[in-house]
Amino acid sequence: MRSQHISIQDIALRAGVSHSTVSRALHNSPLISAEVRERIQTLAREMGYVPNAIARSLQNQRTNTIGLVTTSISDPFFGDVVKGVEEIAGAANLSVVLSISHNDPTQEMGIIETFHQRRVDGIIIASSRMTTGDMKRLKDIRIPTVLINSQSDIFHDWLRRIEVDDQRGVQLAVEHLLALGHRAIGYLGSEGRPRSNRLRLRAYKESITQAGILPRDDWMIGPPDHEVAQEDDVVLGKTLLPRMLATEVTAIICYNDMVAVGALLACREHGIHIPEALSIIGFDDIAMADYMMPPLTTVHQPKVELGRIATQMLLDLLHSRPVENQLLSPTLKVRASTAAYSLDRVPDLD
Amino acid sequence: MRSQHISIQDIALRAGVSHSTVSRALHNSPLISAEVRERIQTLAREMGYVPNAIARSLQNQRTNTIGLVTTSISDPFFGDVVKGVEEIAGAANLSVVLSISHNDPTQEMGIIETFHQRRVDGIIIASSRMTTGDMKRLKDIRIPTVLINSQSDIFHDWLRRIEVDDQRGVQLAVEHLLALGHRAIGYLGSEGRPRSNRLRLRAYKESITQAGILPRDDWMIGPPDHEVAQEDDVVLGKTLLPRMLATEVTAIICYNDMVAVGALLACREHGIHIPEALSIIGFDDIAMADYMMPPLTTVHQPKVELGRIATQMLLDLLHSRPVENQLLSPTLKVRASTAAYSLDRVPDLD
DNA sequence: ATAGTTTATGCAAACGTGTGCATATTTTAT
DNA sequence: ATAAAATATGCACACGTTTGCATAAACTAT
Repeated sequence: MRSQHISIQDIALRAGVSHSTVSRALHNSPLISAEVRERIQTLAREMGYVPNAIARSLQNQRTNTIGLVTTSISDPFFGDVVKGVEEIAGAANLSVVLSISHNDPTQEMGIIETFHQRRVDGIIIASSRMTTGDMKRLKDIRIPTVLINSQSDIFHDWLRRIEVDDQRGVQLAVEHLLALGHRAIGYLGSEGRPRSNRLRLRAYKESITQAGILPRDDWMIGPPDHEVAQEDDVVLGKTLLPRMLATEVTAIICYNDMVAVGALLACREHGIHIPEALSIIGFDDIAMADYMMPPLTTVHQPKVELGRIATQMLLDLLHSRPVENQLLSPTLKVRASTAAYSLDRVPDLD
Repeated sequence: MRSQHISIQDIALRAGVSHSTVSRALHNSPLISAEVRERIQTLAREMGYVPNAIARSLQNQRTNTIGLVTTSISDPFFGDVVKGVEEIAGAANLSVVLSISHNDPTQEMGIIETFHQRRVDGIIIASSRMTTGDMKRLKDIRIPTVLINSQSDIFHDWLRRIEVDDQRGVQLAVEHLLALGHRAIGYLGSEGRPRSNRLRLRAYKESITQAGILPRDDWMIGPPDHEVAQEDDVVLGKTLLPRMLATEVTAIICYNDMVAVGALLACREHGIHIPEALSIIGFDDIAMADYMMPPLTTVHQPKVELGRIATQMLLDLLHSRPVENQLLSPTLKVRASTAAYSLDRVPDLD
């Protein structure tokens, strides 16, 4: 019976009315008599009518769709962000179309163009790496957009941002280590997200300096100069740790948990006991951090919340309510990868 | 200048031609003279024309969109699957709309209905828990669909499936443990994915029996009877491990890596050394498995590949090419959470 | 009874594209 | 020079909705 798709026109024919009447009846319009409305609604059900969202979108100039751009989906950080987005979007009856930029600005922009063609109602971009030119283009496109932890330093009044306070996070980490008695503290950076890395590095230097310590240059280690797009922060941490060991740091702040995990693995290989011989502190507080041995002390980012609020901001934009940029505060999650500094901390190689 | 959206009609007006001509010119139709085509294309560029995918979809009866249903997105397993889907879909110029079912059949069906309204070209469902009734509905809907690791036992010729061979995976695990000298082997199950859990449990029993060992009832432990939708496999493993310890098993096969991680954490708390006192083996081979202490021996599922092939199957369906169901073979990844059985394995509680 | 009001329905345009068919123009062949 | 063929363009409909406006029918008030 149900050959293919039933349209309101088909229903109209069978009901002996015009398709306008069917449309109104299905929308419970008060213009339609109760009797006719009832008849049409049951008829629609019987015929297996399913409204065509595409046709609706064309007419209403709204797709009830938001675009979500992410640099990666295997990264657990973004998994949580996506979860928060999906949660709020779903509750608002918005579909989420997801695309991965692989941390490449060109791909990112390509995705935006696709979203534009699809006429999504709004866009959320996580860890955007757009250039100034891209920004201009995005402005022309005129789609409400929210940036999560944007990696661009340029602020625009027509672009909403939500981010976690990188500076505050590192401050918390440094304070924690200082309180434990550490004086030689290193920073192990990444490059995939240049802005937050830069902010964290700067906060690191400032906090250390403020404590009366002069941060040595070799305490700050970034990825190798050859601009290799390191796929995996874990291998980065693992690779870079030996260089860190060459300095005399007693504690390391890592750009994020994945880097910290890599560092931890390297320590395991080198027989360095954490936290007795070296304190390690991460950033993000991904689920894995709690499962590591030892469990990772880390700066907690409210990841799901980040996605939720970003989506709520977008919803507000769509309803043209006033929206403020947000700066979320991280918190310190003390676990077991940090410990008090002690003098007899010669790594015991077993 | 660029007030809002430019349509081919607007271009037509400015070019002094009909919109049909514009449409054809933009599609490089041979019907249009080279001269006019060139003129219109540059004009379109100048005016900032962006084709309206919605209008196109309505006309072409194709949305170039596929729907992807997942039970969870924070679970790293699905992160990888999504990655594979996104990769192939993106390459084929298909957008992916992602929705989360939270492992709830009702929500899953709701998502399908939304996809139907949106007229997606195809659907991929991971770990589907559809009932027979849902299946009938899905059949009526007539959208090409591929199931990844479906949790339903019902096969249909109009539904394509791709799954990893659960039985083979468990066989590999059991053989490995037997070769290490273990005779008392336990199975720690989950319930979120009932079918694969059942298949794995059955394969466990068969493999053990075939080795001349009678699997004791208390070697097989599942989640508590009260039908609680356990959110987190890790806490499940952590909670259930003590019951396992009460039996005399020397090795445990876990439903998946998350459960194994939970078990590992519990062992840590109870001072049980892995693998000396107890061998633990997981399933999935998520990235985390390699970072654990000790690194987890596990049955590797080709997760990204699962997503890739599923999407390729869907593409083939969309081009009405013949498509066969797929059964992928898992492999064993031996790491350090399993070791030979030795008699002096009294757990040393430090 | 008539004018005015309310109620229920249909008409037609619009959203932006794609395309079969008719037609106007140019080119080729005789 | 004329007919036939090839080339380039426009018309009009289709895809499936929503909605302003016109209108027909029924009801109310004097």
